[in-house]
Amino acid sequence: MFGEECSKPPILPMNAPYHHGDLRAAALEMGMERLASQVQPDLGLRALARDLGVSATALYRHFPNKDALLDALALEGLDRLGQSQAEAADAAGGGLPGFAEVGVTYVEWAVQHPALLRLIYARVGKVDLATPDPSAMGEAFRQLRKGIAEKMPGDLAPEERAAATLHAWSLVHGLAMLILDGQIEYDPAMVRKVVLITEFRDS
Amino acid sequence: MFGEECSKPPILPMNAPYHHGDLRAAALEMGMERLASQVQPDLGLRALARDLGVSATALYRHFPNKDALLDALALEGLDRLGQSQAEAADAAGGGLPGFAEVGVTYVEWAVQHPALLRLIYARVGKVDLATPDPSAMGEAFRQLRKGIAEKMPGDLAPEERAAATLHAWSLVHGLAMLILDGQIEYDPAMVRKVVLITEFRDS
DNA sequence: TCGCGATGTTTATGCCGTTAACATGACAAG
DNA sequence: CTTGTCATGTTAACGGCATAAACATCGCGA
Repeated sequence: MFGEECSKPPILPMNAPYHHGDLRAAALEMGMERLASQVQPDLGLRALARDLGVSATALYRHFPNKDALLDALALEGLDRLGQSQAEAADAAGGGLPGFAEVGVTYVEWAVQHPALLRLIYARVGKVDLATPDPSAMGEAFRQLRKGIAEKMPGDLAPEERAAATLHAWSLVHGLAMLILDGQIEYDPAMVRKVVLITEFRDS
Repeated sequence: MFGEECSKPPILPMNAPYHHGDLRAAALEMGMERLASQVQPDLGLRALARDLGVSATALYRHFPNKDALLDALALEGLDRLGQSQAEAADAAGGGLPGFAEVGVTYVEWAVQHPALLRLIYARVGKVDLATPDPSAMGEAFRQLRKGIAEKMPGDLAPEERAAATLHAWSLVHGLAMLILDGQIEYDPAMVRKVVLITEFRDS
C-alpha cells in the first residue's frame, strides 16, 4: 500500500484500535479545520479522504453521501453559533443593550467563520420545511430562532414583537452576508452603529 | 450526425446564417429561462449544450469557461434588478415612503427571481474588489449601491447617512435571503411592516 | 477457536469541465 | 468564379468528481 516494509500507516499513531481509529470524527475535524482556515474550502470526499490517508471511498462507511457529511459540519457550526450568541447574551445582561449585543455577536461570528456560516445557510436552504422532518438540522435552526425571539426585550404586542424580531434577524443576517460577499468592508464600529440604529430607536 | 438523410438540424429554423445562428445569445437566453423557472437550475455547460442541440464543447467558442457564462447571466440579472428598483423609486415618488418602497421592491424581486438573486450574490462574492478591476460585474454593483444611497432621503449628517443606508440595504437583503432559504414564509404584508419599522421611525 | 460484522480497498460507471485536433462553411481578396 | 482564411462547431481525450459493488481485513463476541 504505502511501501514494501515496515508498518502500514506512515506516521499515524500505533494505538489505532480499528483500521483507522475513528475516521468519522477525523473527517469532521478536518472539515471543520478547512472551514475555519480557508475561504473556499475543498470539502470533496476524495480530497478529504486523500489528506486523511485513506482510500477515496472509505468515508461511505460513515456517511451515506457527501451531503450527509456537509450536513454534519453545518450542524456543528450551527451549534457553535448558537453557543456564541448565548454567551454574548449572558455577558451583556438582558434588556435592550443585551439584545443589541447578540446581534453584533452574530455579525462578528460570521466574519470570523465565513465559510462555516455560508455552509450553514447553503445546507439549511435545502431541507424541506413542510415535511415533519425532525432532522437535527431543522431542529437546531428552530432553537436558534427561538433564542433570538426569547432574548427580544420590551413589552410590545405579539404581532409587533414578531415583526421586530424578524427585523433584527434580517438586519444582522443581511449585514453579515454583505460583509462576507465583500460588498462592504468590515468595520466593527460601523457594525455596532448600524445595529444600534434600530435597537435604540425603540420607543 | 442526426440522420442519414435530409437536413442536418432536426426542427431548427432553416434561416440560420451561420452554423447555429447566435449560439451565445441562445445559451444566455436558455440560462435565464432556467434561472426563472427552476429553483436549482442546472447550468452545466454540457447540459446547456445538450438542450441547445449542440455539441458539449461548442460553448467554449463564446465563453472562456463556465464561470464566464455564469458571470454574464449574473450581470444580466443585476441589470434587471437595478431596473426594477429604479422603476419602483419613480413610481413611489421620492421621500421616505418612496425609499421604503424601493426596499420592499428589492425583497419582492428576490422572491420572484430566487435562483437569479442567488447567482448574483454567489458570483459577486468571487470578484476581487481590491484590484482595479472594472469588470462589468463590479461596476454594476457599484451602480446598485449608488442608486440606493441616492434615493436615501433625509437631512442627516454624512456619517449618519452612511449608516442608515447600510442599515436599509442590510435589512432588505437579509430579509430576502431568509425568505429564499425558507427560514421565514413569504408574507407581503409582513415584509412591508418589517421594512417600515425602520424607515418610519426616522424622526 | 471461529466466524461475523464493521471498516477499508479496489474496481468500475457515468457525470462534469476543459483542452487539442480536426471539420465546416461564410465571406473577402484575387 | 476561385481560393484562402477565420469564426464556428465537432470529436476525442484527460483528469477529477460522486457513487456503487465486490472484495479484503481485522476486532470482538460466541
